[in-house]
Amino acid sequence: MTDPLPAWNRAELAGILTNGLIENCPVRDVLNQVSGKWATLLLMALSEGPLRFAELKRFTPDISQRMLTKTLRDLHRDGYITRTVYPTKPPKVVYALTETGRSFLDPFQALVAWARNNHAQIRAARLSFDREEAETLA
Amino acid sequence: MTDPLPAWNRAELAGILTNGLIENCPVRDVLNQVSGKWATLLLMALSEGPLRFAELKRFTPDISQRMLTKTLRDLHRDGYITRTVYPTKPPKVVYALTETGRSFLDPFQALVAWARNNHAQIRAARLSFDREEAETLA
DNA sequence: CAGCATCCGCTTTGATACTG
DNA sequence: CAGTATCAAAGCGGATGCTG
Repeated sequence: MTDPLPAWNRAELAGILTNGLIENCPVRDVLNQVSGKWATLLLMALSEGPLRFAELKRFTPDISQRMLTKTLRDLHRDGYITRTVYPTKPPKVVYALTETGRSFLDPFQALVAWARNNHAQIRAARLSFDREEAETLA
Repeated sequence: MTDPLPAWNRAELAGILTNGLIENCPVRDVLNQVSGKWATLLLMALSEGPLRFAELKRFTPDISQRMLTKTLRDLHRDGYITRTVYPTKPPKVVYALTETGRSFLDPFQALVAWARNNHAQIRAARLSFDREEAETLA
């Protein structure tokens, strides 16, 4: 627990994460897309199997149609999901995880688990911080 | 690799991730804070040991002073880092990871590794997508 | 059903100038 | 040195109305 963290040395860290500036960072380039408000939610929704557009909409009731379309398009563009159109009438479009999308969920799920496990503690820290701040101001 | 994903069933997923609506989701509550543009960068910078304000600024040259202050404050508030003030003249403020901050980096680093490993493939998917799109339009 | 186009507000970020 | 305060810019996301 007090052991020194996994050794990224500073130079390597700077190289990997920013390539000098944050704009040219490959890690950012990837994570920026999935760090949106809805992307991970949709990927997790698809983790049990393919879903249609309207099914995804029902799954996340508070997403707007605009954002659902846009997020699915971005995920498709980056290769996280496939998009299959059945030109029936009315049309039917099915989304499904690719192998890339599937493999992403593995490390991401670890982060979700961490967040769930640490939520209470973080909320406590926030409360404590805000309380002390209020005291100082008084 | 084709094995069915770790089984979150749909109901549990909806409960954990959104509690009905995305606003009351504890996981989001946690991840929103660290999904900012600079938070993870600063946490990683601190992974090798405490740093002063100006040192962190030098570490990420393209961050503005405003964002550095704000991000550090948020990380402190949520208990990821400590902030120690030495009331010398001129003042000296040292930031360091807490145990929470340290433990966060573990799952997060796995995600960074995934991003690095899959960056090339994702860029390729993007190119392919954009090329096909251009064809369709033509 | 599964989108696209437009407009519009809010939040996030950045630039700049000033302070204990 | 380590901030705070103010203002302006940009981007994300939502609401609405319209199509094949």
